[in-house]
Amino acid sequence: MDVARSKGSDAGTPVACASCQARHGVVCGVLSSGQLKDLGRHSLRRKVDAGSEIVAQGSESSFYSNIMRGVVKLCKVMPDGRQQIVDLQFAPDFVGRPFVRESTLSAEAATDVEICVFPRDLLDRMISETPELRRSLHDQALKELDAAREWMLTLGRRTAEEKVASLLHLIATHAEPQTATTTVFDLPLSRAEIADFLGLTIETVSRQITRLRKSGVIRIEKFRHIIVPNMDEMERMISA
Amino acid sequence: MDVARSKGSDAGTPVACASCQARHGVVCGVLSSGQLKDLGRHSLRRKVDAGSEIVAQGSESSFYSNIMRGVVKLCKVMPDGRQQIVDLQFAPDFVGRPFVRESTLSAEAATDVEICVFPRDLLDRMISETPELRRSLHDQALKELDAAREWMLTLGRRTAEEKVASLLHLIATHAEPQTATTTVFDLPLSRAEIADFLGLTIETVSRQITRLRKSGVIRIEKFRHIIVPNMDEMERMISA
DNA sequence: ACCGCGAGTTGATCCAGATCAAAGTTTCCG
DNA sequence: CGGAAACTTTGATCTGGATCAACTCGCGGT
Repeated sequence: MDVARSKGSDAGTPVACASCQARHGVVCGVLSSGQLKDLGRHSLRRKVDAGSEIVAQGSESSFYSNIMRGVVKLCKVMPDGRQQIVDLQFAPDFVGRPFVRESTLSAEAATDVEICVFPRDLLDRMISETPELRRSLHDQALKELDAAREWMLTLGRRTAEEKVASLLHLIATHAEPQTATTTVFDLPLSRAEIADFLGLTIETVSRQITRLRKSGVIRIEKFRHIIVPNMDEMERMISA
Repeated sequence: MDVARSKGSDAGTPVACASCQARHGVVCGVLSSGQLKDLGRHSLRRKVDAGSEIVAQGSESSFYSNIMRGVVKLCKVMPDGRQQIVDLQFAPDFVGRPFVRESTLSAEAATDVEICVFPRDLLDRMISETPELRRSLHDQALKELDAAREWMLTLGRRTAEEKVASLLHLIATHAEPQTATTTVFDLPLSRAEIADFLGLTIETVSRQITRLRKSGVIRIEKFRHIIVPNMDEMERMISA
């Protein structure tokens, strides 16, 4: 589905992209004021409901976006339906692959999401002309590469219990940083999505979460709401 | 081990980096002639024996390098010894993470390797000053990101047989491109390394290779030397 | 040529996680 | 408020790949 045509719950008023600059630095923040103005005229603020696609695997999207709020999952699916989530993205990440027409993966809203959308042609041109923008995108690519490789270790060499702990740790880390040792957060993913991120089945994910709860590493209310009393304890489960 | 101190079998004469330019485009090829001259004065051609480290995980390397010949594996190891190969690199790939002091993974020569080595400080400065160089490194990062995510699908969702077929396909693709449907190549990895790349055990890798041989998808002479009579057949094993 | 050792294969058995099956919750919508 | 569908948990059983254990092959060194 093309996001420019997606019907968000509040698709009424486009908001100029200038607001990105105030809140985030990744894309809009690095533009010069003239360029920002150019982009602002062409960009739109969009809401995307949880579960709808922003970019489809194998499709040609004419838009890039910048995540303002919410969580986006990047997915690869095989012809027979097996699928693997390959990354989670949070504000203020950039979604899309500059200069490449066809996406090899899909980007889907895991939670309700707000994005800032802008036309591909325009941004491609701006990237070529703006070293700071290129540097910024290069930085994000390297960050994603590190995350991907860390996750490869998780997928290839960790046990089911360690995998689930790794996921909770990842989410907890990206939820607003907590000051205390206790961390509280909402899971942006269903059990099925967690399974697809960890290379497990739903049932195994559920059982391991139960195990973590019974062993006191986490507390749970309402399936999606998690409390980690002691983050160090969970980190210890992951490394060795 | 610091590569500048590594004792290659032919560590005698440093060779100016200009030769990189003739053969490859990734790093040296994008430099202006003045910059190339600067770099050339500081760079060294090195041979690294199979099995020795180019950059150690957690270490601080003061050098970057450019692969001229051979295969380099990027590894992550856990405190308890479990390990995962997260990428294979071939000529003319760039090895190292610009602007980052400490490496989160190790780079090790899988085969005998020839690299072109240059000081970190100098290259960092050149990247900042040369948009083409930045673009080039950005491109490689994106290429590696795609490869990493494709491999995540392999690690998370493919069976042992599909994993082994994926690996053979990957190697075959990077061996010099063949014109015929028949592909012949040498494995740059031992069974143990293949296992660490695929998240399997040595025994399972061995059994699956035997299975592929018995089913006629591949032929084998001398353990490391593989013949794929029909590449399409192997690609079919991987996708669905 | 022979020896010794690391690399690879093969077989037997085990077990972590998958699969199959059935409740129990939650959410959402009329 | 009720009822259905989607999501989650839990239980029973099965199995792909791990583990344990020989054995064989090929290579380098003397």
